[in-house]
Formats: sequence, C-alpha cells, structure tokens
Amino acid sequence: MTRAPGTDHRTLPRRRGAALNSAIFAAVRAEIAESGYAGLTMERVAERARASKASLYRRWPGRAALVLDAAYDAMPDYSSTPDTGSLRGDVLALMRQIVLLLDGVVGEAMIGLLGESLQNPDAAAQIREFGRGNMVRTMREIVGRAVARGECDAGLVTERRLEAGPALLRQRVIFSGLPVSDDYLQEVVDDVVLPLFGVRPEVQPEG
Amino acid sequence: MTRAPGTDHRTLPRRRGAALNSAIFAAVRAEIAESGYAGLTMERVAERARASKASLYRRWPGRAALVLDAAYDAMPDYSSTPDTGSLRGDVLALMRQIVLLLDGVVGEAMIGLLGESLQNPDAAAQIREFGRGNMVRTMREIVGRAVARGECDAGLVTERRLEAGPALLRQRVIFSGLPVSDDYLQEVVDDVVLPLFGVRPEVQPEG
DNA sequence: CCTCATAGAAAACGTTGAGTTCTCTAATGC
DNA sequence: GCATTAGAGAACTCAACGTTTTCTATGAGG
Repeated sequence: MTRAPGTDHRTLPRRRGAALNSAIFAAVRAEIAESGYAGLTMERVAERARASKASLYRRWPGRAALVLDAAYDAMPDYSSTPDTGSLRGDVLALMRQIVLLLDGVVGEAMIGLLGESLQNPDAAAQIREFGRGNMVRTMREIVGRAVARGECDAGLVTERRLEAGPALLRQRVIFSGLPVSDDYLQEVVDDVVLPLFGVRPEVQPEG
Repeated sequence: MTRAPGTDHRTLPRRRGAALNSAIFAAVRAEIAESGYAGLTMERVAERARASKASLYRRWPGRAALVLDAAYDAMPDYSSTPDTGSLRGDVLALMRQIVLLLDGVVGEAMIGLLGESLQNPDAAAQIREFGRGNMVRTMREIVGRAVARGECDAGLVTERRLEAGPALLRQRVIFSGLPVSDDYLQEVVDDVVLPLFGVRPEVQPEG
C-alpha cells in the first residue's frame, strides 16, 4: 500500500516472462478466492501482483482470457480414473473428483467463465472447450472397462447415455449453486447411470 | 434522435404505470433482439422507450431484475402439455416447445440471466427460480399419465429420472450454444428418457 | 564490460455505463 | 380547480475498462 518514502518504484527489481506470469496467475486466484469472479477487476489483479495493467493487456485481451489461463494453470489432472473394479465405484469416484474440483477456486473460475460465455457469445467458443468433453471422455473409458468386464452390454453405450450422468451433475451445480451432496451423486448413479447401462445397483460397501 | 426544433420535451405527453411498463418491456426485448443480452444497457433501454433512467431505477434495482420482468412479461404458458397418447410423443412435444422458446428473444434473455446468476451469486436466487422446476413439473405430469395408461411402472419414477431429459437438453443449449436439432431430441428421448422409465421405443410415425 | 532493444512499473488519460439527483411539468385523484 | 404523484431529460459522480506515456531494469549481443 504505502511505500517507504524515498523509494522510486522504477528502481525496484522487476520480474519478466514466466515469473511474472505466475505471479499474475496467483493474484487472479487470490482475488477470486477473496471476492469471487464477479468482484475480480483487472486493476486489482495488477495491484495485487504488483504488475501494471499494461503488462496484463500485453498478454491477454481481457478478463475472460486471463482467468481462463489462470484456471488452466491451476487445473489438476483429473483424467486419472481410478479403477475401482465396478462401474458404480468408478462413476462415483469420477463424480466425487469433479465435485471436489468445483468446490475450489478453479471451480469458481470455471463457473464464472461459463457465465461469461452465456452473456457474450463472442468469447464463448474458447471458454466452452474448457471442461467440456473431459468428463464424458472419462465416462467413456469407465464404461468401456465395464463392458470389458462383462458388467454391461456394449450395445447400450451411446453418446447420450454417457452424457446423462455428467449432465445431471452439471445441472445441479449450475442451477442450485450449492455444494453437491454425496447422496445426490449416489442417486444419480443408482437411479440413472447404472440403469441406463443395464447394471443392477447391487448393494455395495461404499465405492 | 434530433427533435423538432422548438419542441420542449417537458410538454410532450407522458405515459405512466402499466403503459410505461409495457413500453419499457418492449424496449428491453427490442434491445436484446438487436444487440443480445451483453449489449443491453440501461441507457439505451431508456432512450428507446423514451423513458428516463430515473424511471427505470424507480421500478427495478438493476439490469438483471429489469430483464427478468421483461422476460416474464413475454413468457408463453408452456405448462400446457399436449396429451399425445404416448410417453414418447409427450416428451418430444414438451422438448420441442422448449427448444422453440429458447430460440427467441425470451430464450436469449433467459440464457443471459443464467450467465448473470453464475457470476453474481447475490442476484442468483431469484433468477434461478425462473425456468427451473417448470420443465421437471411438466415431466412429472407426462410420466404420471404414462403410468396411468399402464405404459410404465410407477416404481421407476424418481426425481433424478425425471430430471435426466431436461438436464440433457439444458446442457446442450448451455454448452453448445447452437440451436438444438430435432435429431438430438429424439436421441435423448429414445436413448435415455424411455429406457429410464422402462418404455420400449417402439417405432412411431413421428410424435 | 559496454550497448541496445525489449519489456515492465507506475501514473495519467479518454470512454463507457452504472446509478443518483436535480428541475420542470404532465397526469391523476380529490 | 388544486395538490400530489410520477415522469422526462439532463447533469453528475463513480468505478472500471483499455490505452498511452515516461522512465528504467533486464538480458542479449558484441
């Protein structure tokens, strides 16, 4: 805030390139954690990162692109799908991973960006790639394993069925805004996902 | 724009109450049709409606509330569920109704508002009510009729199953941003909705 | 080690739109 | 007819965007 008197800012050490990038990303995430996506401004990011707005705009055309990169930067690799040995266990594990991700700063950023893309069709294309497909792709692997195990019939696997679970989860997050309970996930799996793939929801000792 | 010289604006006729409201709503919809939700500003709405910003702010606290009311004002009553005699026909009819709605100005407004609610959790609650539940409520009626006809078993009707079709449709609209094809709707119905309610998708001559 | 092009920090600026406040007056209720 | 309410238009403040300018640290080439 108040700088020591006599210090000329232009004589301070300066970061460049990757180091500066990281500092900016960290500032973005801190701002989101503190004020949410709506409260994030370029000016405050710059101030927090002790960077100049000019530096921000040299790198990114606007807020959405900046947040997008900052989110990618902090994105864990959730394409790792634990093989629990049953379709039920696998789907639950995947959904829990995603709920966990959405419950943090990255999730807040993703949801804010989705909002952005809904209001501004221009910026939409790039944003929508983010986080799409991933979940369905993983579902495809998981169900593929179930087919290989003989747990379900290959003829039942269609694009819409693979999307059903993810769609219910996303809808819950988007429309309720509340954290998703584990009960909800189990209902989705037992009432929808397993029936769609012809798997009887045999009672299991928690996946 | 340029008014006839000599006309004093304060001597023009004035609208009040409902008449003014309608004019404002019409202006909101015209602006959305012209510039989309993102391009809508209070100033242009006021100008277009030949109203003052003060009048807008006396009625609504902000842009979101205004658009919300304008959308409600133009909202058709899609709770009327045509009874086509089959679950497949009923669900398809409902989905087609909704796709049609979303493809117009009201849809644009709804999507923009959803975007708003994702960025600004404060304004979210009221906005999220809008358009939620309606579709699931109608699904409940439709499936109820199918149960009454003996077309499907009452034991299969759960909340998550009722939500599955709507969730897939919403996800499509939200994440692709493109108009939803009728083929997609049929896939949703035949691959997901009917199987979930234990109805065999007997080939039908178009619902 | 010196020189120079690059890129960064800070600050100032122009612009836009939000939301408020003011004045004057038409509409409306009594 | 008279008083009250509410609207039109304009001026205003404020916040944030995005740009431009000035000065200088950084890092590369010679």
